[in-house]
Amino acid sequence: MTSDPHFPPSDQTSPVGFRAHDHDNCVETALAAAETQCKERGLRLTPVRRKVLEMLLQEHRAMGAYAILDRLREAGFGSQPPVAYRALEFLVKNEFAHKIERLNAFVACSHPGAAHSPAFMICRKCDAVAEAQAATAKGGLGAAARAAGFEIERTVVEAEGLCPDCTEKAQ
Amino acid sequence: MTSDPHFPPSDQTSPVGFRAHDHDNCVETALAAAETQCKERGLRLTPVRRKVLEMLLQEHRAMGAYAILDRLREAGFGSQPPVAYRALEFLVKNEFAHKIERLNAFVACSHPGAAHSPAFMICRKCDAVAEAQAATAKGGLGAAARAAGFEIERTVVEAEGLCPDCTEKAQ
DNA sequence: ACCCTCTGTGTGATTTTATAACATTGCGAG
DNA sequence: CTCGCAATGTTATAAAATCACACAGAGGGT
Repeated sequence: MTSDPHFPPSDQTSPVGFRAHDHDNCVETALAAAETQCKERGLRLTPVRRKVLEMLLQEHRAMGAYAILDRLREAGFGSQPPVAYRALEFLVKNEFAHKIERLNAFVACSHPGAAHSPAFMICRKCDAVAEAQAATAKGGLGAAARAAGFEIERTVVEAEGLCPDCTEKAQ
Repeated sequence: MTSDPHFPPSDQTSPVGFRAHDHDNCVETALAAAETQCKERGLRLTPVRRKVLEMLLQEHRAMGAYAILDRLREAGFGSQPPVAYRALEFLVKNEFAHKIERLNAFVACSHPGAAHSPAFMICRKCDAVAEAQAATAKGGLGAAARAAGFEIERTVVEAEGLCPDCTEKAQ
């Protein structure tokens, strides 16, 4: 599969996130990066884990655990939920992927390796997901937390709305 | 029930959020406010809906739909999931309550009536939840969205960590 | 008063998401 | 080699959410 129907292969250079780009390239690059990272950090990117990451990268949108599981089965891996959930747990824990709480679904990380406190933009129409950096400790939340004496350890920041493509199409 | 074990009845005046406060008073006030609001907006705060809101206010922490359902059953209401989910849907839609995506659970709104784009602080130890205003369109996310041409319609902002009480106890 | 409609409630069944528990495999350290 | 440990496979089950359909009750129009 070279081009994804949802991301017409028009402009190759695009801002991180929405709009088309060279998937094959982006998938390969990211997989290679993940492999390097794992070596460095003493992690094992086993076949199942690698396959799941590849699927998420290929898809470039949020996938549910059971969609992943279906594909794993097709690829000859174990077909019971824990297989998918365990691979996802590994990928999420090590920040090769993220869970989108709002969708109970998962996406590949767009900034592998980079310092992490991700924020997501989720298109409610086409389910595309773009990742940005969350200026987490800034804004009202950080201030409120400090005022209340709350110690933030982790943040979930997800914006739901319309991606550029769907906004255009709606007009 | 006058005081909740998790919120020792120490100081009555406290910043919005964590720490103890007069629950009975806060519940009654909020219920009355909800009733007024509903009248104004032509909404029907039916017995089930009122009961669910009361439970959420009483609890002052995130409750799962099935915990709510159990209590509804005890109170003589219908005992099948849709009963709870429908009441919650009404409360969430009209912003008398919010869903905490991270927990698949619900809390009463702390700022009923106020303009809404809530952010939450969730204690991972005692499950207490405090609500703040999310400066949603500011910070990195708003900027990233504008840059990407993404139209934000709604945001989920949830910080997970330790509340003041649990931080103290941990030391 | 009557009927009509519309919203809300009650119930059973099912789907979707996630985890528990335990057996088995296979790699690496000693 | 073999012990220990991490990863995988599988069965079963739990938890969260929705579908579909029947019924009840409020309120409006006549």
